[in-house]
Amino acid sequence: MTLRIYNTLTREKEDFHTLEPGKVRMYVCGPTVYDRAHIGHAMSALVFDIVRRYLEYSGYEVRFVMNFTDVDDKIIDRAKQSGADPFQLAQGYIDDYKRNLEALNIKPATVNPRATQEMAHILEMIQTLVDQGSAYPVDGDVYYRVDSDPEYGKLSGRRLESMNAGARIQVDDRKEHPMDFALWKAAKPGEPAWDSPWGKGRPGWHIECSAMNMHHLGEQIDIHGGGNDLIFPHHENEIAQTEALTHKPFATYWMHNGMLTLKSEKMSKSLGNMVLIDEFLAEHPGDVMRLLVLNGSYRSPLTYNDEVLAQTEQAYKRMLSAKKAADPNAPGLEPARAAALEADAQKTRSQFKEAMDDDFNSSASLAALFELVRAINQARADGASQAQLVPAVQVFEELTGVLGLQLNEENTGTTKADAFIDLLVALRMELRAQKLWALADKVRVDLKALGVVLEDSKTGTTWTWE
RNA sequence: GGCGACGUGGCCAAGUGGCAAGGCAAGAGUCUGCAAAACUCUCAUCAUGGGUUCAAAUCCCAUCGUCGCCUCCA
Repeated sequence: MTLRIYNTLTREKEDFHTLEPGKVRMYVCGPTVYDRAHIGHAMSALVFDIVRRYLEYSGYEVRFVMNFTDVDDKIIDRAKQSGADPFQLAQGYIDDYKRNLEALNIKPATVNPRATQEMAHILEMIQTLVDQGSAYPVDGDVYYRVDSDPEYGKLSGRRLESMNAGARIQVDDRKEHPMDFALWKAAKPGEPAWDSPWGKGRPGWHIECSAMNMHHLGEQIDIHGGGNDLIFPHHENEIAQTEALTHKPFATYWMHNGMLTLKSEKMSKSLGNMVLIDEFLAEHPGDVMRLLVLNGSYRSPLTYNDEVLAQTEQAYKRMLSAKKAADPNAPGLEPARAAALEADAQKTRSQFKEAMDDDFNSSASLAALFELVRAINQARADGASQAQLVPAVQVFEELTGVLGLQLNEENTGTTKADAFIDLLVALRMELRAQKLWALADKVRVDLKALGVVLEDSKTGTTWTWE
């Protein structure tokens, strides 16, 4: 079965074909770095990390570019307020963002270009657009001339006439058409500025992505991704600018993730209903955020609230249960039964691929994995030896790895408390041997209050940090 | 006003023409001194109203409702 991807441009799932055999050129719009990142950013980053990982698992070599917008009105405003240098401010948030991505186990991009480091490319593109009549300068600004583009609006399905009628845009008399957008903005005194043929200024928001694409990936790319709030105007404008220059289709597939919603509202900086990535990670493993994303469809809104979070925590613990070791004294399974477990694992792999090939249906792929969890736990409960579990567990780890899940037990690293906890557990064993149940239970309850969970079994007691 | 998405069990959520995945919660049971974990079993006719079809959650129409974009936004 071949991979199929839903393409915003055509509003259909299409078979995936790359421009160059075996190689994928992929660009995802990164953040404007004027503040710390919230879990809506995490969702987007996780979605495209999963796409990228699955493409790599499917045998593609992926060149993955994610930019940082590091010069923009908001950054400048923010810097003014705090008296900081805008470049240092942006750098600080870029460092924060990268740290967040790493904590979420998101693979680093092949390249992280930044608007301020691409100025020559940006200016060159604008100049060409002006020269060929696709853009015009006014008072130090340069605007893209939407009327020069008969296809303008093809991504978002908008028509210039209807948008013109909408009239919720502030009309700037200097613009030929209300929807003309800035490629270059003249600088006000004291703002960061670069020299240009039209005077000192800085690039508009959309042109930097076009320039970075062209520079790092070429005239045409396979996948362009981002949040669905970027479809219009950002991606629409990227297409307009780039295709005006190349006269070729820019990205073959446009992929857009849905918004994370809190109380049925989009989480965003302007609404102020944010949960920062750092805040989330202070309370939960990164895997929980990833599972939250995997549980739904990347194109739909993602429901976020305390209840869903608690459910995902539980689902996460269930995933971990598949990796528990067999009882060392287990009698072992009949060979036929052990073979059946391996067959289940192989079946899971094919179900997993089938699901992911269908526009990255992570929810269905998780369902297949949870069925494997049950099969493994069943086999263990029925007395499988560790050697008999291993083949199935390896498939489980392979596939959860493709999704970027780490599933590390919390207590992998040893702490100074370990020896003391071990001592208490050993003492409790003696209490139990003497049937001093009340005392044994008190040890368990009190340790639980300290975050240590004891589990008794026939062969002994294991403990984990909660 | 324009464009778009969506409405599936208590909650989250797949499925887009042929007996409704999966997770959480809940109930019953196995195991266990108890607990936890694990395992077993139980738990939906798919917003509403029409229509097409041998057959619809799945296609068409209408209604109601929710959300996103149209201004910066992942």
